[in-house]
Amino acid sequence: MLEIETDPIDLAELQTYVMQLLGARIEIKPFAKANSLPAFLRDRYSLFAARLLNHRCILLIAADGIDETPGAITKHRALLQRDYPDHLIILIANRISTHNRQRLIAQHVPFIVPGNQMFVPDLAIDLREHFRKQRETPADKLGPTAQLLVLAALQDKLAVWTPTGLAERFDYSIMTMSRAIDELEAFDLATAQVQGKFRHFQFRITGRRLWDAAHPLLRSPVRKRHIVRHNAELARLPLAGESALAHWTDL
DNA sequence: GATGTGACTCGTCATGCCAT
DNA sequence: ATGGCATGACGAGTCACATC
Repeated sequence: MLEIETDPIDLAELQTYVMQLLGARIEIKPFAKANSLPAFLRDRYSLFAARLLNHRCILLIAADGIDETPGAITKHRALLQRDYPDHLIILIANRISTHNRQRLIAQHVPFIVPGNQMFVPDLAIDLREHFRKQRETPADKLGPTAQLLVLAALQDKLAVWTPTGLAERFDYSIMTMSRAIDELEAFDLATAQVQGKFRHFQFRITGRRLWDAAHPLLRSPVRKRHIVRHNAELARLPLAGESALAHWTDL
């Protein structure tokens, strides 16, 4: 299946991308003759008429929730091409995987991924190996760095509240701290305010309420369990879990 | 078992924005 | 104009999982 995001295609972004790449404006308007097309095509795609560098084009945008294989798209495109032989028929998608990109190219299907890729042999080719990441929906758990901030806050060890200060405090990069704050905001645990060039964040809640809210979002630091034989080498490793608790506290 | 693919995590670089 | 901060884009390293 072709991975087409359900996010609507941003036609303005498409226009900007084409302008940057070709130095020419692409004029886009709804495809007036859409009603004369077979129903299964109208159901599957939004169609737009466009004009670019004196070429008449039909832009094919997959409808929400429609996942077609490159082979099916090739057939649909061939149907349109039969009726409109003088038009360039171009698939528009927000994202195309490497594998499907190769299949589309192999089948000579022109496509544009706004801001990222263009394969229209009659006009231009712009293929990059690195693709725009899909806008992440928040994961179901906090990342390690965000988790660190929660635990530090619970222990009153957060003396600074900016990405830069936190990066120095915990020996992470500023970028990593910035992303951790993004995560805490996404989970509604914290708010961040930009004051001048500083971004200050604070937890919405503290203490027990913060722990209760964050607890379901925490992940275990235990990745795997192995059974090992006790030996002298092992005795020099740091204690963990209940052993550490028994050693370092009165519990 | 080897290989390919994708997810995850974090670092680096470039750039835009803001304060001075 | 300059310097510092925040952030987007991209790359590296690692791991898990699927497939052959």
